[in-house]
Amino acid sequence: MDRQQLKAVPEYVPTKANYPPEYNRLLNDLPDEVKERIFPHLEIVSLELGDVVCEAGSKLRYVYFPLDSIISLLYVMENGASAEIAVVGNDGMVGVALFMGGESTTSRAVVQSAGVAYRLFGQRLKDEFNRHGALLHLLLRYSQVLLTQMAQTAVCNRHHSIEQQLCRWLLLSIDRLSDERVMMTQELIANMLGVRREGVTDAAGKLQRMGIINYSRGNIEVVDRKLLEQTCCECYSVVKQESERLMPLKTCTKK
Amino acid sequence: MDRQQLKAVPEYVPTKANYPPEYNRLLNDLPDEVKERIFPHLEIVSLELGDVVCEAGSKLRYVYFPLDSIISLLYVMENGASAEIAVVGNDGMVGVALFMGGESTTSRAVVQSAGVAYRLFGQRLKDEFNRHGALLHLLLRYSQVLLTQMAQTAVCNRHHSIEQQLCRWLLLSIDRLSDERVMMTQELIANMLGVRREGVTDAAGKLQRMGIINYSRGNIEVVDRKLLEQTCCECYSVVKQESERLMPLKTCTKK
DNA sequence: GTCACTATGTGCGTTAGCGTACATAGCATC
DNA sequence: GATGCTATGTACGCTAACGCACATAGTGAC
Repeated sequence: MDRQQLKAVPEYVPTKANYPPEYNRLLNDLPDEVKERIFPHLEIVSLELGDVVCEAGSKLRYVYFPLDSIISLLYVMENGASAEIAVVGNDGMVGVALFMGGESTTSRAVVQSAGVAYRLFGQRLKDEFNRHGALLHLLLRYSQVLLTQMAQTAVCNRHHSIEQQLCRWLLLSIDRLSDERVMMTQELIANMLGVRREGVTDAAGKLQRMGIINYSRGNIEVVDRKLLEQTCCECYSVVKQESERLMPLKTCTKK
Repeated sequence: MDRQQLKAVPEYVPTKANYPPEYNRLLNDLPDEVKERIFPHLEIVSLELGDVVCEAGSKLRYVYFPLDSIISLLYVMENGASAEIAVVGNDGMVGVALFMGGESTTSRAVVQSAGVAYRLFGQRLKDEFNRHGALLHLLLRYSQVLLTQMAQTAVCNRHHSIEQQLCRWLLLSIDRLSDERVMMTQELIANMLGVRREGVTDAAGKLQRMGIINYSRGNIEVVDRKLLEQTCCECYSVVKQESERLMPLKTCTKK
């Protein structure tokens, strides 16, 4: 797609020092012993908007742990139409199919928001998983979060308006970003939601008039998050609560 | 719901003799050693249409392995509207949340087609799972099948017509039944699909005029399966192929 | 056979979202 | 400051599905 537009200046190279792996929830929640085995093999990568981290049906070489990047799991139909199935940010991991045994998925993993992620060679993850320790249990719980998110996406697609779904999408996004600003054109949002671009324009216009967001040319800022949540369907909070139940914040987690 | 209508004569009590556990794919695929540990604790149960095997949010006591019954995973919204998330027949199990660590799900498990199933006390399953042997790998693969099915449901809900979705639903059902006959009113199908009953009437009428199905008062017979598959969207075959990839039939499986 | 009930058929008007086409407006380049 | 590109706005007809209201037709109970 249009991935080059953001490549821009190679500002500065992210390092484990300024982007500690623990900024990812899963990596953070691992016991020290596991961290010691895994962290040396983590490779930091800069993901650009539109990068395809893994193509549908192709074998996963790496698993990805986003930090400030967001990766969408997208299903692309035979006729080219698409729909977002789930979103992965610093709360999760791309590549659960690896330890589930499938090695690949029917969905594509696309970078929805540029940023930094750690990646780990697939076999390393499997090795650690096969120790049947903390990582296994953590990833299983995360899998259930993913399952819940997908289920709710199905429900939302069935019953809710574009406006409500846009609200959900915005909330999912800003939850995974450091600020309230989403860099994304309406065209791309439409691709994610699997609707027309004009539909997104309408819905976004309405949210803007309601004073919930401000946007201009691919830059959406949420100005009234509370109102955004009220305008959203229940799907957002259902998934959020279930996620918190399944993966409660560690008490002394680093902010 | 209207579960009593089928209770009828308690014909004859199903036994492990006339309903061998191996008729369930997952149970069948276990190595003998595991079977020996698990099978003695399997309890055969007759499930009636509408039985709620597990309520959303409540702790799973048992996991269920359907034989000729079908169980739907259904999400029920705050306003009462619902949508089917996935279907489980003799190809699977209800209760993956148990070993994933969540103990409960946001969706309800409802019997969509009356029949026999085996159930296993949750702790027994967890104990065997925690041996980290064949069962673990089998269930993980099955979880990915479930994940795929949910993802495809989301896509289908977004992009396909009621008619196409009805086709998918019928195919999913007869694949899990011994004959080509589905006992289900249009009203209940509408609940599963999350659409109006009239919408199902329209679609079913069209399929009938096309010579694909015959139906009368809660009894749908598929007479031209090939045409049904052609009329269906890609969603059915995508999931089917992926299931077969993830869980290939054992070579010497009993028919 | 009558009755009551449930399942299905049908016919409105309404709406959300689609497909298409085109108009504007912001932004970068030269 | 003209040009060209991309993002957004808007309008129009169309269709699928909705909500509602009611008509018909099987089916079992008596």
